[in-house]
Amino acid sequence: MKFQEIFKALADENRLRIINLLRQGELCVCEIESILRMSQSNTSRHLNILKSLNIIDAEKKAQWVYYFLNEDFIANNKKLYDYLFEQLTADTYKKDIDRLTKYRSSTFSCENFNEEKEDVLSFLDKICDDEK
Amino acid sequence: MKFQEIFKALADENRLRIINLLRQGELCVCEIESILRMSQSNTSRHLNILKSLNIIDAEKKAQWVYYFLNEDFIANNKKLYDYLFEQLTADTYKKDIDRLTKYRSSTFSCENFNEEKEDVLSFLDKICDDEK
DNA sequence: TGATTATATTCAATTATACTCATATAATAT
DNA sequence: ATATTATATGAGTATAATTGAATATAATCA
Repeated sequence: MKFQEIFKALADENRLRIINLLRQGELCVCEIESILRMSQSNTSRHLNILKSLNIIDAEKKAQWVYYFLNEDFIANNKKLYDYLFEQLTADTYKKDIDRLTKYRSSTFSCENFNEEKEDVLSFLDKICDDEK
Repeated sequence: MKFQEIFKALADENRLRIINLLRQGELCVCEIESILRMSQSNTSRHLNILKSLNIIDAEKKAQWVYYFLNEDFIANNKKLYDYLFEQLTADTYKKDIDRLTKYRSSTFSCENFNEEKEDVLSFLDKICDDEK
């Protein structure tokens, strides 16, 4: 009853926001956490749920864990995947992508996450306000 | 956030079983109830959830309410619909279709549901045992 | 080694969901 | 009109899902 579990996994906004982000490429936990403004434990939890269903996969590099969409999942669930991204049009998802884009064009990275976290957050928040 | 609600609706086995049945054509509540061996109130509630999302629609004929897949939903969510029916291959769903087929080839109908309910149930149970 | 940091996990509280039993509503039939 | 029947809904309960806070684990760095 695997596909039923997949529907359940996709029936949560936070997980959809994560998937939406990862479509733009891999991200580590602390990046997702900042861009989506979710707590660390909650981010980790949702990533684990998606990973346990093989919707996403992870790779550890030094102390960071990078998550990315699982190509096999996409290939094996093409219709669902296409449908999903047709549907991810709500403001929330667009705004998240804006934050990701700004983050990527900045000089921030996860190298100094602990020290800079507040700076990253206020940077991203400010950017999003500017755009309105 | 409509499609998220749709995923939630599809993340439940009883609702998937209902959708699976309705693919073969309209059915009234008491028929679904017998074929799936679900309680009356539970059946009604799940139908209501699907109907509130326009996944299915209903038409009242005399005292019976007939439910059927909503053609607009199928048209507007073609990829999801195709994906869904590709996935409905588990034993449970096949067995449900068997029960529906046997019911349809019988002389039972919902006309005398109240009197015949036990007969319908044991008829369908027996048939399914025969097939093993 | 010991301190720091990124991520995962446990615990407890809250909220949402599914279910049953009982009752309400709406339609038919006598 | 009254009784009967099909379906819907309300109340209560059990189970599951989501979350934050605190803690554990694993990797790096000094």
